[in-house]
Amino acid sequence: MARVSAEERRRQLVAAAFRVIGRDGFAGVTTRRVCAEAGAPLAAFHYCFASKQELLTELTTQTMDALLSAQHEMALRDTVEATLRAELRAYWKTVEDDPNRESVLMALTQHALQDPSLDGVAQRQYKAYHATARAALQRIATGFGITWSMPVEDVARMLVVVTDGVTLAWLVDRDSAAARSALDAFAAQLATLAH
Amino acid sequence: MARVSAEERRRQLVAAAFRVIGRDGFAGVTTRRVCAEAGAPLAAFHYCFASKQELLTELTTQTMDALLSAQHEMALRDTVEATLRAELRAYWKTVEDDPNRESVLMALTQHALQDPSLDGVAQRQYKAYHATARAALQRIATGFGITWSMPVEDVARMLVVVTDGVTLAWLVDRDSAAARSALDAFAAQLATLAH
DNA sequence: AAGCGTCTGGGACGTTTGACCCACTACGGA
DNA sequence: TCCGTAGTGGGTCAAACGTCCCAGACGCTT
Repeated sequence: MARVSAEERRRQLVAAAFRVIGRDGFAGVTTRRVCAEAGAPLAAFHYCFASKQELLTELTTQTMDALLSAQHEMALRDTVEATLRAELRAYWKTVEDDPNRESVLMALTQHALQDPSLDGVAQRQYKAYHATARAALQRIATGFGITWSMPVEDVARMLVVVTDGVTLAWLVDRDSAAARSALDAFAAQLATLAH
Repeated sequence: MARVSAEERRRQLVAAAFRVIGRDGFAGVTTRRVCAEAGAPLAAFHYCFASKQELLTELTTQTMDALLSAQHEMALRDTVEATLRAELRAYWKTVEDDPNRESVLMALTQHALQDPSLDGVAQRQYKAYHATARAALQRIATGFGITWSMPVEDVARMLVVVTDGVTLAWLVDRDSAAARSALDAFAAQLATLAH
């Protein structure tokens, strides 16, 4: 078997765990299965990670970092509505590009809510979501010289609610057309909050 | 220990499993823990259920039946917006009355998406959600003599997206005030779809 | 009061899990 | 070319798991 650096092994194991979660769910993540998926010897696991928990934590932070660094430059369109719609469609593109990631993220949130050793992870995750949404809304406000008719935190929460809700529904019924039209409709609705 | 009929034991074990899921998550459901929670001897488990899977299936169907039979009578208010707001607030009351149930329902959905032996369960769950929302919207339409500016299925989906999204966010940050104001805001927004 | 089917109590089984250990080997810097 | 470190291989461990078993205790019927 090829010898691989510990750092590279960590990456391989995290990537393998990600795939396992997508396939078998969070409960299916065992040290043996992850190692098999990664093509790594079982001993590599506790050589690279102090515990399974550490792998899970690393996976969470990596996934969230990837999520946040995937922030694209938001282009202002002709109108607030067009910009919001473009924003939501851009989000949706990331979902369709890698449906598995959302599946894992949802499982991650669910699991973080239940596992005391991951306490605060889900909270940080949503704080990041809200902060991202707030930043986007503020850029829209200054770009178009408008103000939101509600506190920007509240509009941000609505934005997150919409993306989350649409994603969750889609994970169940996989109706992409319905998801897209729902996002467009919400874009039009939220745009009416701009004055 | 009190002697209990097998039928009553089944009920006790299902109820106990429900509590365990709320506390420890789906992965925390073990035969021993459920029996301990129910105050039942371990032997009662396989005396009442052929397998753990049978308990899980029974729990799922029972929970969904309870959900659907809990449909309340919708009262029409002065305006479409007031009615929608009252509807959403009524939903929210059920969440705050028993936060654990939503926690379990969310875990159930998540688990049903991953466990092949529960295939179709999540889909049925969401079909029921959408049907309920559609029925409510149609009653509003006839009651106020209005039509929705989008297909009622699409508005129904938006309604489900909103309740789901708000609930999910609340399960994470437990910010009841934010949840309520988001629901009110969405009620106002969705009311603008009535013509 | 006797008999019988229902339920309990405690133990036991084989498997899987996370974690650990240590002799061994490959690789890269001296 | 040698040597020390980094990584491997295979095995072991205790705990927890689902499932099963069976002697015995209970309570209803007759």
